[in-house]
Formats: sequence, structure tokens, C-alpha cells
Amino acid sequence: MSSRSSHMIISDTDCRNSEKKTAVIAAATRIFLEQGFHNSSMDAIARAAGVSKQTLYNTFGSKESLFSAIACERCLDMLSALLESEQADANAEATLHAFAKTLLQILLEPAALALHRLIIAESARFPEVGQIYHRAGPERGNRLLAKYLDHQCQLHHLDVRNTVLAAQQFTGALIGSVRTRALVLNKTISPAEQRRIVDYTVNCFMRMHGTS
Amino acid sequence: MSSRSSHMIISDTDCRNSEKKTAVIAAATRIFLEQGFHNSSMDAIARAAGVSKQTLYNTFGSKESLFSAIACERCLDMLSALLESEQADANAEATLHAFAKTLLQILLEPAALALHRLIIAESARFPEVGQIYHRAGPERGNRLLAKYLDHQCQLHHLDVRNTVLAAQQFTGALIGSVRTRALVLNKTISPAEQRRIVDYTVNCFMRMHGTS
DNA sequence: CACATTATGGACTGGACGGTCCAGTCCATA
DNA sequence: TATGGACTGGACCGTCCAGTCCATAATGTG
Repeated sequence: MSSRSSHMIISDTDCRNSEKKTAVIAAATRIFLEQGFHNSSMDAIARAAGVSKQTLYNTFGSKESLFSAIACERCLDMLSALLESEQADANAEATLHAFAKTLLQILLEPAALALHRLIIAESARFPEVGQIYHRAGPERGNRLLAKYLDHQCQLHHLDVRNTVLAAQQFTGALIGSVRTRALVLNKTISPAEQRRIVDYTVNCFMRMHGTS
Repeated sequence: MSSRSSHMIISDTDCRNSEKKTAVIAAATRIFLEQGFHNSSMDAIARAAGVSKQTLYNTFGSKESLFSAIACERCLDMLSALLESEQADANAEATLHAFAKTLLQILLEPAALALHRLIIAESARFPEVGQIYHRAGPERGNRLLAKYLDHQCQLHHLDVRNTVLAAQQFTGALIGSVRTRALVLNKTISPAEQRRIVDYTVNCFMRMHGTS
């Protein structure tokens, strides 16, 4: 009904297809992230999208492929925020600090936690989604960081033997304990604690790899 | 059918109840850990336990309480292995190394990963299970480690400002990245990589807090 | 041995849900 | 005005599953 009237009001000309499709994607994303795969019914998604169930099945073929499509899209979207964080080539320590703070903030956002939970829960049923998530998330982040470390090593601002391992350990230390807590206890992490962890992690890293 | 005959053969006298109960718990634990909460049907559990469904409902009242009971039990059991690892008061570095190696090994076992996945997936539906898991697992481990760090500090073998934070960061760094990978990609982690991570983490910790 | 109590297992219920089908509507184009 | 494609809504089917019922068997008690 609301889709009908919005039809009238908005543009009209084309975009019939994509308009519905984006509505479906938005609704399904929200519902899947909130409720998980099993507790989300196709009826509920159709209702929330203001669309008939048949449209769901015309656009995406099944519940599984709808989920798969949406999960993959979310994975690719999520880390875009991080990639945009330009590292102003200041002090290496300051850069790492900024990077850590941003990363921690992003990964502890409710939406990111919900996605993480979803992927972990369903990675057995949807292995390719897990792979995409890992490539788009942890792997990409680590590659980015390792590359930066490489660069700083060439400039002799840092001294890192194995930059890949160092990057992995850096991000792991950053989020390891606190993400588990957030996931298991359904709790948010205070900014103060986030700051404490960022400080400790960067401090630790600089003692390991600083050249001063 | 098999339960019938085993009935005949074994003891008879008593323990009927508890015999069945343990069979149910064993079967349910296996199935829940393998399949998750939603994909495990009470029929399948009853069948696997060699017990009628009614018995399930007589012993545990519902699927949810069966799950809850089993998950809690698993949580409490899991870390018992770690707690038994006596720390021969050798070198602090060697002790930490042994602790890290054992912890990593335990947490990367398929059963531990499956439990972790299960808790994360269902912590919204079963908040109390999540709390128990966290208390029995991460919190307990960290408290243990923090206590050891306190002790070593008193002996001036280590120098740690905030032992709670340090312990948390130590375990987080240890398992953070590698557990995520194992969960998301459904892959095991090679002993070689485990060793590399343990070495790096302990090395890092000693540079931060060693007194030599 | 007879009787009361309780556990058991299989059949059954009620409802949710994925997926299909279809009659009819809307709308853009020709 | 006619044609065709996208969409709707809702009936409908088959399946799965948590939970219940009941007839029967096993066990304990006098």
C-alpha cells in the first residue's frame, strides 16, 4: 500500500524493479541481522519490505540465496569505512593509534557485531559467505596494515621481521578479548575501555617494533 | 531397541534413571554442538540417546531447558583441563609460554570451537548461558592469569601496572585473530602457526613487563 | 502373586514455514 | 485501445517439529 502511493509520488518513470529490490534488501538485512537466519521468515521479510512474497522469490530464488546475497553485500560494505580512513603520514605511532581506534570502534558497532555473530553462526551452512567475510574483513584489514608496516620499515621508522604476523597479532590483540565479551554478553564496551585497550596495544607494539 | 537389550545385560538393580539421563546428555551435547540449536530436533536427540521423546520431556522440561542445561555443563567442564595445568614455578617466561600453549590448544579444539560458536549464536536467546560461559571461560582464565601476574610482580620477576588489563590483552592477543579465522572459515590451525603465535605473544609480553 | 506406580515409546496434534500457483491489477509502451 | 511484463495477495501444499496423549510394559510394594 505504501509502495503504491510512493509510486505515485516518486519519479514513476522507471526503477520499478530496483526500487522494490532495494526495499527487500534493506528489510532483509535488518531482519537477518536482528533475528538470525532461522528466526527470520520469508513472510516477515516480505511484509517488512512492503512487497509480496512472490516478488521475493522472483528476485532472489530462495531464502538461502537471499541470505547469501545480503550477507556478502554486508561483508563488502562493512570495511569500506575503514579503507577510507586515510593515514596522514605523521608519526607511525600516531598513525597506528588512529588506525586502532577507528578499527575498534567500527568492529564494536552493533551492526558489525551482529554481522560477525551471523557469519559465525551460519558459516557451516554458507561456507562461501564465511570466505567472503574473511577476505573482505580480517584479511583485507591485515593486508592493509602489513603493507603500511612494510613501508614504515623501509623508512626505518619501524623494525618488523614478519609484518604479516605482526599485523595479525596487532588486530587480534586489539579486538580479541573485547569482541568476545561483547558477543557473549550482548554488552557494549565503554569508550574509556576502548581507549585503554588501544593505548595498551599500540604501546606494546611500539616496544616490540619501535626504532627510537 | 539397543537400549532394551543393554537394560537386560547391565546391572538392572538401580541407576535406570541416571543411566538414561547421562545417555541423553551425551547425545544431546554431541548433536547440539554439531548441528546447532535450530537444526537439532528432539526426535533426533531421543533417537541418538536410545530413548523415547517422552523421556526427554520427563527429564528435562523442554528443548530450551535441555539446551540450557547442557550448554552450562559444557561451559563448566571445558576449562577444567586448563585449571589442572599446574604451573611449576620455573621461569616466568617459561610458565607463560606453557600456559599460552595449553590455552591455545584447548581453545582451538573442535569441541571448544563448536561450543564457542554455539554460545555466540544463541546468547541472545539464552543470556544466562552466555553469562555462565563467560564466567567459566574468559573471566576465569583471566583471573587466574592476573593472579599469577600479581604474584610474580611481588617477587619482582615481572613489572605489570594493571594485571587485569595485561592478562586480558595477553589472552586476547593469543587467540583473537586465530579463533576468528577458525570459526569463520571452519578450518583448523596448524601447530606450527600456533607455536609462532605463542612465541610472538609471550615475547611481546616479556618486552612489556619483563624485569631483566 | 496381585496391585499401584511409574517409565516408555509410538502415534498424534497444532502450528509454523518454505515454496508454488494463480487470478487479477497496474502501468508503460505501441 | 491493446499488449505484455511486473506486482499483489492470498490460498494452498508438503514438511518439519515441539510438545502431548495413551496404551503398554517394567518396577516396586503389600
